[in-house]
Amino acid sequence: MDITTTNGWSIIADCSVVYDGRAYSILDRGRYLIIYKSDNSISIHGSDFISPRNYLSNAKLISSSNGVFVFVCKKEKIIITIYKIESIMSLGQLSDFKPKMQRTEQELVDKIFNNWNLYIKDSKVIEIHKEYQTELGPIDLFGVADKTSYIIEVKRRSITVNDVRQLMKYIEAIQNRDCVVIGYVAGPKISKNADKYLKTHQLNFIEVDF
Amino acid sequence: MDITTTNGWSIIADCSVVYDGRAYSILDRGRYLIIYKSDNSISIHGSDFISPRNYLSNAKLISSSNGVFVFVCKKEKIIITIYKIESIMSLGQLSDFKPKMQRTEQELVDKIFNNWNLYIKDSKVIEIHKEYQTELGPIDLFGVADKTSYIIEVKRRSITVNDVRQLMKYIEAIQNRDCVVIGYVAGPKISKNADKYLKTHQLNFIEVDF
DNA sequence: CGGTACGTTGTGGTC
DNA sequence: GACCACAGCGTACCG
Repeated sequence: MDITTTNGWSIIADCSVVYDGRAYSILDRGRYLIIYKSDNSISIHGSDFISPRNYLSNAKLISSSNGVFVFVCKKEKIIITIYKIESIMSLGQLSDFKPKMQRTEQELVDKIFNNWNLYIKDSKVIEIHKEYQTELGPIDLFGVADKTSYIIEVKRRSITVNDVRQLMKYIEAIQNRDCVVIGYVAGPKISKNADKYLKTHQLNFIEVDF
Repeated sequence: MDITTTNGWSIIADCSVVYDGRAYSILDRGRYLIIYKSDNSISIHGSDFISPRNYLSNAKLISSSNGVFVFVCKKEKIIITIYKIESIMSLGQLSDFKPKMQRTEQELVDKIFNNWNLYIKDSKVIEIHKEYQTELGPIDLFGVADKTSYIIEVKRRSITVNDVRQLMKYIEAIQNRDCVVIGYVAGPKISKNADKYLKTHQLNFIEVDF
């Protein structure tokens, strides 16, 4: 099998890697698992971690001589110097199915959307928007009542201080309108620091879970 | 070779995957590349992408019967139903070297630290701190002068609106002190929106590159 | 194409 | 273990 022509492969090789692009890195010579998929993504794996040591999407092999393989994508480059290929496996055609996810942020958004009065008491909203566009980005849930607006930032995981700041950004984006703005972060739980930060800014937490 | 006992392996298999943990997902039956490293991390790869379809760190194989393999880590679980193993490869001992990175945020921080007066004119700082701790998190660079403080948030990539917000958070954290606070984001460039947002909040951009 | 936000973010560091 | 922030974040989506 020739890795310069085969459509998708995986090898174990004694090699070293240089990456040059958004950053620059050198991976010392060693024994790595290299995967080159049929979408031209390449990744170099070491003994541990889910994440590869080095990687490149849309990586076109532009040269290979004396064991030096050069892959490029736009302004990025990976140079693999292969001293020895120990084993080799053709990948053939792998499936392109993607996992069907549940417990996403979208589910929590829908849950609040469909049960608004359960989460926001006495709000008398006229309309509720999902992904309401502002100059500073989209608001997950935006409820409009007479002279009052409700902004909800939803997270599928525990709320952090940064999430509260994301909420504050959206509040800022619609603050110049002639209405009272009430801000909420919603999620399964909230970190201690975020909760403290929330309270100092008179914002609110909605507990919502799957 | 027996994948229930071997220390690290990679297979191509006709299989389906269920993940249950922080979220829940189903990956339809198909042909996938599965990697089980010697650190017990497992990842299931499809035809494309750097990122795996499913994955789990510290995944202990707790049962395998009738082709159903169950891996668990704390409250997370991956169940792989294998209908057929098409090829199999022992990984042996891969290297644990990590890429030595250059062009990191740290480099830019040091560059400003060592050439402070080049980037902040007429500041007359008495002391400069790196990773200065506040209640709301660590400030990349914190310069102290008489009655004036300088806060710099550094990024290795283009500055975004979020980065500006991160800066604002730190300003808030030290705002109650008896001094003027001047805020900066520093990076190779800044997005249009971030620049606009910066200006409306009277903050500043420092161009710093590798 | 840039800009923004989600993600089972992963991973490292600090408290 | 909780929490925080970086990362070549990757990836999707919307302008």
